Amino acid sequence: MKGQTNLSRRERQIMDIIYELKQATAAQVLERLPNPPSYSAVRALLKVLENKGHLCHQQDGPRYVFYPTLSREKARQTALRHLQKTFFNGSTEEVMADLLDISEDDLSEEEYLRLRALIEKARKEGR
Amino acid sequence: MKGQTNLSRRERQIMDIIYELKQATAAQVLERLPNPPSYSAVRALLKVLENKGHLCHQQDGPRYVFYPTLSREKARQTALRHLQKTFFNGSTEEVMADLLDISEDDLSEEEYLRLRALIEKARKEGR
DNA sequence: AAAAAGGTGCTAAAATTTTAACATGCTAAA
DNA sequence: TTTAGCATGTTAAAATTTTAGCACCTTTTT
Repeated sequence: MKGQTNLSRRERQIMDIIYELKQATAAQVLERLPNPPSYSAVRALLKVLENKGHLCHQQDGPRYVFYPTLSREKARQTALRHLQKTFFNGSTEEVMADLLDISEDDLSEEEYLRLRALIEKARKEGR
Repeated sequence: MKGQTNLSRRERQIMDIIYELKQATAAQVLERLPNPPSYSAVRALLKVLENKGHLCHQQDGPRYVFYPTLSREKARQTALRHLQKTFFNGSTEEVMADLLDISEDDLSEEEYLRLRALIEKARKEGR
């Protein structure tokens, strides 16, 4: 029911990790947590997040594998919108300029082609 | 010294508000805070953020105007990188696809032109 | 079969975060 | 000038967050 702005610091860190990995066990989360607390603490947090409805788990042999309740697609749209609003005056162009800026060195000629294609596709669909 | 992942819930909410507004008074922050606490509480938080080095203030007549220590440009690059890593497998294309998706309805023909131009510009500079 | 390894659940203490209350100073209006 | 309004600083209580410890269960190894 509540958005990601209502997550505590640790809760947010954990959700980020799980979204990045798509799914994770307590041990995997612990590995990536900055200033990692005890294993036990991580499990407690995971349970809290599950109770709040942000995570669910499936049993995989002896251990639990946690994954987000809200689909990655929904979550990332929301996150991107929030970023756009917070840091980019809601502007699509400004986001794209920065995106290209931070990606520049990694992009091949083919990738530029694909990026252009994405714009064309959106342009057609947008009409 | 520490990144935004170390901010508490309220601290993060406040930083977001101030980044969006570019600068803000305690009253402005209070107005936009979800489940707003007392005015006094907001001021205490602002002082904490200032002590931690995330904000500074200038006096504007009787009141303080707070603004971020880290430039908006740096902050937003960091935030965008983090988003890309967390939700988009680090992929530029995936971010762009979603960005176009959430913007689609608002984009005019001219804006598509400018978006294409941004790509060309990056392509040239990237070589 | 017993022991070790590695998992979970629960609980309560510790630490941090969040909050309101109160004291103080400055400015503007009565 | 005196009062009301609005700002800040400081402090300590309240609430939440974060943590570790212990008990227990299951699997694997010896």
